[in-house]
Amino acid sequence: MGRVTIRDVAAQAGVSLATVDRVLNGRKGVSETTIGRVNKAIEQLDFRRDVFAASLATSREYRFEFVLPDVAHNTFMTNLSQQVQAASKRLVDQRIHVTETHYRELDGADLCHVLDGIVPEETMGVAVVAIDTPAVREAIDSLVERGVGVVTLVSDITPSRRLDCIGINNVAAGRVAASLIGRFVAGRRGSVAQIVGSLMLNDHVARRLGFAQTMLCDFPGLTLLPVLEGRDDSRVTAPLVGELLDRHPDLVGIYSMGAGNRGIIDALEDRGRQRDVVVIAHELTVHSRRALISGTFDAVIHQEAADEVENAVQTLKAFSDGCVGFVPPRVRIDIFVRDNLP
Amino acid sequence: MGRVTIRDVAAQAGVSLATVDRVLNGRKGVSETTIGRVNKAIEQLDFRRDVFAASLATSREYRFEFVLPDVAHNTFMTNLSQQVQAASKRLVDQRIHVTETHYRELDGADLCHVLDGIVPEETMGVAVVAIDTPAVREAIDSLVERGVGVVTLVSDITPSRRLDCIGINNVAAGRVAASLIGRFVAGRRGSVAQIVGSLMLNDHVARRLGFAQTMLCDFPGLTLLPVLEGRDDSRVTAPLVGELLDRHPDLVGIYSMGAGNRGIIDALEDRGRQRDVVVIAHELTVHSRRALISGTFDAVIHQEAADEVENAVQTLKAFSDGCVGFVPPRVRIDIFVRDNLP
DNA sequence: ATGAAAGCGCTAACAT
DNA sequence: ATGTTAGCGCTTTCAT
Repeated sequence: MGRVTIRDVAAQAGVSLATVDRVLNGRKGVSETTIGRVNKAIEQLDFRRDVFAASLATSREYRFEFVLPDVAHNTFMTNLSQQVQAASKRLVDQRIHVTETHYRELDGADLCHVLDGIVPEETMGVAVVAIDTPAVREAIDSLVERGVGVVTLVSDITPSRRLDCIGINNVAAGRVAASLIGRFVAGRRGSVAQIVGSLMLNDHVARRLGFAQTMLCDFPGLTLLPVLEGRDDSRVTAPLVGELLDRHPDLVGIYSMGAGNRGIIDALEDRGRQRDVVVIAHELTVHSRRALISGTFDAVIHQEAADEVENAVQTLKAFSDGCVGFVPPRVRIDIFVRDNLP
Repeated sequence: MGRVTIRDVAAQAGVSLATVDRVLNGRKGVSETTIGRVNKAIEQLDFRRDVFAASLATSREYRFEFVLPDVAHNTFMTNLSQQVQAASKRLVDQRIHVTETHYRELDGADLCHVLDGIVPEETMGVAVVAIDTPAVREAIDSLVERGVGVVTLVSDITPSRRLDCIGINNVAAGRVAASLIGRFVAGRRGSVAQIVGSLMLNDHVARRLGFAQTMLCDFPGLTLLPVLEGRDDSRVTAPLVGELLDRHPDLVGIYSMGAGNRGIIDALEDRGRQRDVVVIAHELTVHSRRALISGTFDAVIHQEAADEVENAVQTLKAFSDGCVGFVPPRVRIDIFVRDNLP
């Protein structure tokens, strides 16, 4: 008694292998009655197709493209890019070919140009770190129109016809940040700064939303300062935070929703304010890690780039395979304090 | 130009398919010189074996056993058991057969009995939620001696010859708990309670260690109360916490390291103390979730049972396949507050 | 020590 | 609408 194969099913149903295969893969050209008989045999024998044999027989090659911003100075994005390359290596022997293209940071026109250049004959799926402009949405929808599967990565663009967004729940992340800052200030009153990279990035906008909600609702003793845009760049965030500290002696908290952590750390430490300002930032990098250990940062909210790349690939593969009900695992919000650094 | 196969390698090296296979799988009976030639051909052609074809040809079936405590009243363990069953279903068509056996909770002799009853002919690997007694360690080592791969799950037993422990870093978890309680009490002074399930469970002991370290080091204003054993049972924890609250009016924090959360919640709410005591517990369940939302719990430290089952299976599979360098992904410490509940 | 050949279970092109 | 057959790339006897 070995494995139940389509041979057994064919015999039981009194049909040929090809017919079983047709039923199994929902191909047309089989009469209703035979479909019924085959399905009954499958049921009776508890047949389950051998995925290895199926993959071998099909010899299908998958081609996916990751479209990321070209940002050498952004440690998170650099890591994301490295994870794509690592996945690319790892997946070749599963016949999945992953390539990577870059667009100029925060440049919607360039992103559109890249997306428009993707040809369905070569690329079956695209994962894109989206910036939210109407033209980009249009480019994504047109790609979907041409039969390419698209997922947004890290930052979503909605409404659009992408299959899914692979990233954390940024509203929840913002709420957590508010909650932690609110409790960490230990009853002190004062003002709290909010720094995003750009309001064109939906993930930052969502964080800001959750943050403001919880702050206003649960911590009336704290005053929210207007949102600052740091362009995900330390050279911008450093003077921004410097000025912030000078102008607001009552500052008790900073929520940094984008990149440019180095600038924030430098500004705080230059002015010796790292102890009395509670700081929560995003993404664990060498810089934020050091800041956590030194106490300049109080918590870091993190998303694991490797998981996101993996989930994106699986989602695109499921789409290529024609799976309809595929739901990728939720990307988890990691919270790091000094005590649980990996 | 298709895929490079062992055919190509064989041609290039001037040998037969069988010889290439021998070299590829490190089987004996090949002269050094041919091994060299084959490896050179592999190198030159950048050959990589097709995992699907290999799996199909070997038709290998894996048999693993999960050994868990028999605890209907412990929501986390119940969930773990459900995850094992889910994995079992999911993995059959990868030819991985997972079964589950139970031992009487906290009963080392019974666990030994179960472990001793495992036969290497039927079971290639075992994942066990270990309780730390010399006899259990002995039983694990004897299993390893007989060629069965063993991983500990959730709670480790060391030193032992298990391949790995699949679970979170419990010392770090304890440190995080201390850090959060220390900051959440917002400068208040008072005493802090520590409740474990049993000191026979190494995960609880490790949490306690990390907790005490950070507490003593970073929060001298808080006094640690002696460790209480709640036997992972609400019927035990409820009166324990009730008495605790009555005896220590200055109680500002509770760290619950084991199960029995329901008892803790009930005791706190019965006495109306849920607001002024900071409580951190482990494992997100229906009960702890409700307590987070109502504010009775301030944070929950969580380990994802589904991930642990998955990692355990992969580790055992890698062992069965003779992979030496396999390192399972680290199981992450999830931290939940009211704002990031999934 | 090496080679030839028969599968593993499924798919797909080609017949009927 | 259904059947026949030749692979997919690797493993594994059984010869030599």
